[in-house]
Amino acid sequence: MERQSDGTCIKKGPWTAEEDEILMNYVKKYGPRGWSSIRSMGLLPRTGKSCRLRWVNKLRPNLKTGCKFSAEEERAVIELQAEFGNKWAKIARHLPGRTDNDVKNFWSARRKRLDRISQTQENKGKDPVPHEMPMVEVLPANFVQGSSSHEDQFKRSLFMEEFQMVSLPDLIKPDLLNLETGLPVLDIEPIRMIPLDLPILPECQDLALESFDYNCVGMFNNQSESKPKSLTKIPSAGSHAELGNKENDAAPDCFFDEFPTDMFDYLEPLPSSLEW
DNA sequence: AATGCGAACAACCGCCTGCAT
DNA sequence: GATGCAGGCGGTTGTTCGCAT
Repeated sequence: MERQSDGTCIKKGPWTAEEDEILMNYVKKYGPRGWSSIRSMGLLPRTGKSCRLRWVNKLRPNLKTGCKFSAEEERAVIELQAEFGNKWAKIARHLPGRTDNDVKNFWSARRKRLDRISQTQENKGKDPVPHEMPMVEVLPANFVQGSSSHEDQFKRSLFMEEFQMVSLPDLIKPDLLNLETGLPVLDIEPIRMIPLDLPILPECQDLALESFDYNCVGMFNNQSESKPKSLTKIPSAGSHAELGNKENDAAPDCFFDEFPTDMFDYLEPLPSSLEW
């Protein structure tokens, strides 16, 4: 408890279940506003700011608490950060169930990771770019998935033609690791990565490539068997507003765990599809 | 089992903005 | 227009947890 000049006390630190309940009841009754009156009414010895923050970050309905960022959410954050900068609240508005605090924490964790990688590489006096990065396939942004209309099939066939194999080191610019200026700025045309040799998702069966050039993937993870067993696909990031609204996200958390954790960190902005 | 370390999360602080007076 | 206040936001710090050694 911290005593104020007016004699009242302000409580700081972790919230208790009882406090949460009181706050929830207040919001139910009065709505998420007038935070300062919570204290003036004697309901809680917390500042209005603290109450608001607790509501926004923990008590608000439909929050994805305790749930790691999906691959799609990670991508969206990276794209939106490139577009808006550190406007976490703005970015969070595109990610249903995520708060600005979530996004901020995610980003700073990512940044620390990058810092450490950079530091490690500098200490080793090596090229900061890892040489054994897996090859990924970069798909055009206008790819339409999950529909079987003639138009969509046509678009899909176009997409297959545009489909490119790109090795990650080819996408890397040395200055992307310049941590002085922050993180790599991804000029994001939404892109999709298809890691090879991962379990294929049922909804993606029809995306398997019949004419796939398996010779292209021999270097992938130095695996002896270069032919991919399957293809896995991350759903389109085209509409960020839809993120997280799907019941079964096609990119479960465990899926992303299969990736090198810093995979996105090494991506260079792609030329627009017009230049392909 | 103890310890160290990194990641994730929770909460606070200070600044800024918008609005009412 | 000046002032005060509430709320919003970004940065930062503290705490907890899980994992490796």
